[in-house]
Amino acid sequence: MSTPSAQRGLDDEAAATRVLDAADRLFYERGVQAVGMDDLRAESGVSLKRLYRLFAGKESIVEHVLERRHETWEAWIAEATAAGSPRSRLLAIYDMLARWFTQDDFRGCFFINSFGELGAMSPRVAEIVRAHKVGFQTTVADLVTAAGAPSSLAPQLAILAEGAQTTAAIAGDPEPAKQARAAAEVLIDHALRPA
Amino acid sequence: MSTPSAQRGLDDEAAATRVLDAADRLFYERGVQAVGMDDLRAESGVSLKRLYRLFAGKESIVEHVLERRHETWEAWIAEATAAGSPRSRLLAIYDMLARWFTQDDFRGCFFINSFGELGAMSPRVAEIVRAHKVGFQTTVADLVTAAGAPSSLAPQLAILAEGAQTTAAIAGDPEPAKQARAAAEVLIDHALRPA
DNA sequence: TTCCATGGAGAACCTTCGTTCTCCGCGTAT
DNA sequence: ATACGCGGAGAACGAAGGTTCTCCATGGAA
Repeated sequence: MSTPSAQRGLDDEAAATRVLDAADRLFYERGVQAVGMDDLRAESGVSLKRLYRLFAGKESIVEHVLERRHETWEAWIAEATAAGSPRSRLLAIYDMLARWFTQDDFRGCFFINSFGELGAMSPRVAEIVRAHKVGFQTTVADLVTAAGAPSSLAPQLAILAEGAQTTAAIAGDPEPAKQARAAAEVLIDHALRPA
Repeated sequence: MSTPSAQRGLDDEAAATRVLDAADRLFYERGVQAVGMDDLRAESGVSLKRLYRLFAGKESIVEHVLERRHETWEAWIAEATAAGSPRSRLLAIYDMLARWFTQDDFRGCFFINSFGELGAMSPRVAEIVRAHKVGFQTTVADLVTAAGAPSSLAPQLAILAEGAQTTAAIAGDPEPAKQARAAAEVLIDHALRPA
């Protein structure tokens, strides 16, 4: 009925990966709307025809890129918070941010950028971004609970992380990661101080 | 030589204001690229011809809107921090944010949104946004100095304000203003504690 | 070798958008 | 009243972009 699809399927998967790699890079670097489908074709080496066979359209590519970034982010968080006391695992989040901010292609949080650019017109994008941020807040809340601190600490630490990302992106300076970490230390220690 | 320009000039100024009011509303609500010049014409009631006599082009309108927003923001800050002790004037910033976040048209910080959407492709926009944020950080730094706290406190408080804005925008929830305020209180009091 | 299906290159299509131009009505000065 | 010129409505224009289509080369099967 259909093509053997063993080799075909593998090729398609590899092509889709190349498209998403290219889209991730270009969308993050220039903004989504500044990147055309032809830019994606040129950067990925995947023909337009195949591109449209693999994805329903540009919007679908945007959603896939966001979902992939979400998984990458979760892996970063998991790796950063893998070991140590709850307190040090919370602080490790800011160390992870510090490393990220010094990458020369750092342009802020892709989710925040996409939300600003597309969130108002694309409910789907807004929803993915929202879910991503909820996930992060949940992770932080779990660590805060593990540390034995009151749950009101969690949103404060999350706000510090968000603020560090936008501040570092706009200023083009990685310092906010360290400043946020220092603030987080004070907040955590204050929260752990016996009432 | 030229037209009397008394009545003419006034009309142009009023028309320009109406254009910028409309642009501010629509750009903030939908994002800059989602708004066409014809939308601006329809919303402002100013004809395309006049619009292009008043402004060099869309990019110029974007820049004017950003500059106007910057002035509005500075006025908000000045009003919020007009009276009280340095400590309470710092905290008043988060109270101002709390009021802003509850407005039903709240969609986050226009500067952060614009930076994410256009910053990569428009150096002019990036520069205006950067200058705006530098201005805010300077204001906070002055208040921190007046409070007698170490200058390292200032970026921490600014990061909390930035994070509250993006978190509130994405979650669609005004709570982050209060959470940031609570965190700011802890940080300020910690910084003022005698070494 | 010959036929056919597959997929790539890139032209074509259609819409949108920024910008400019044309045409017309109206108010004014003489 | 009439000629003039400003300004508005909206058509026109050119570029860009998302999507689809045409044509051709290639490679495997009979």
